Amino acid sequence: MPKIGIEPIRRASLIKATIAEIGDVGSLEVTVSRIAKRAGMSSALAHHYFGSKESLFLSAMRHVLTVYGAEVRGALTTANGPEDRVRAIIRASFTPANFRREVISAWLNFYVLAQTRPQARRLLSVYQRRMHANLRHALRPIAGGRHDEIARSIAAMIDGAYLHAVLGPDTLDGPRAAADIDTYLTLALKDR
Amino acid sequence: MPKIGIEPIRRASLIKATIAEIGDVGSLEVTVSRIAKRAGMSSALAHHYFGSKESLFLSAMRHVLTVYGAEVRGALTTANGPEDRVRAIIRASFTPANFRREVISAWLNFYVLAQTRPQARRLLSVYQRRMHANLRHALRPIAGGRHDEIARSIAAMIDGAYLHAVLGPDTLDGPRAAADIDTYLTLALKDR
DNA sequence: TTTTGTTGATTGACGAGTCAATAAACGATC
DNA sequence: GATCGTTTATTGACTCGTCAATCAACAAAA
Repeated sequence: MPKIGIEPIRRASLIKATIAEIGDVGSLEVTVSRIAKRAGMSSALAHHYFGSKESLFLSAMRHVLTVYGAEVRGALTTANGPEDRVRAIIRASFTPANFRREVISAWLNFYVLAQTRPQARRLLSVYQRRMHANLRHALRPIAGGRHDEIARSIAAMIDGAYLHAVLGPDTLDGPRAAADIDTYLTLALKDR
Repeated sequence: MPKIGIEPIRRASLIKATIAEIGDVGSLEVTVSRIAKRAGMSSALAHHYFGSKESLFLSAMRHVLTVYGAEVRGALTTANGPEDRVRAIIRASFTPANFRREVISAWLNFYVLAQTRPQARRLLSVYQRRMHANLRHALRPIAGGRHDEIARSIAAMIDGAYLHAVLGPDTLDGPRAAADIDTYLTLALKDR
């Protein structure tokens, strides 16, 4: 039965199943068994590849972060000028690949974990720093000294929009959230 | 040992201990035993008063919400005019009583729970609706038709600021977060 | 003696992680 | 091109710990 060179495929299935399962259950109280079953294998195999539940989840988040990072980089390369760069970052945050219920649910649980687990916290810090650096860098030439405050505000609005997306009454509305943030940016830049 | 009329005191201690314990552990993986020990009693007594762990946590969140609601109402009564009412709501969100690590941690976990537990979701909806109604009502006379968008943006910024507070690199800075949101409001109203 | 408060001990369930065993492919050697 | 040891893949069964919830029993008020 064993097929060789299957490791990367297994890992990918497990990561995908982890996100999906967290989306269903809504918390980290998912069992390794269920994740493994969903990915079509035994829980022992999941442990074989990832060592522990936490490490599996961290790998899943690393994957989410990678996808997100790629999306941001992609959007940045096609942007003209600083302002457009900021809008590109905003846009990338609401792309269908990132702005999905299961993924947002994973984010939420990642935040919870980051409160106490150093590994999760480190990973989150890397992401936060990169996001902040991107925003600041794009804003510096156009924000007249207020780049820091504006970067903070945009970051807060993005995170807030994510929260409202999973928990708000209405169905997820990425475009509208992005539009609200765009409007804020226009306002912030107009005010000189 | 039993003292009569002690029920409300026990309940209050348990609620307080629940928040504190969640602040320490960072997640809902707190045990009833630890909460009870912290409150100076056996876990059986905690079950006696609250029935279940989930119900204990929901009561704790109801308490947090009550305190917050009172703070908002208090701030609103001393406000002059619509714009000041909006600022009062913002201010109330960053009051020392609400903007504390343990309380924010409880909020975060409450969000997680609200994804799947109807009771938690209902409770959250009540809070969200009230917040939105307050903001809209204060904004309508001054926002020139953009009250809905501005209310959404402020709500998102508040939630985002909460997230960053527990997880950001710097220590909690309520006043600065409030100031950023205030600045946004000024901008949004100036642009008419 | 009924109500209220209180606990230690117990139950019952569940789940992470380990392990021994099995099997297929690989590759080296004759 | 058969033989054999090595690596990789795979699982069922098991261990071990944890914890929510229950219960029987006890203590003090009223």
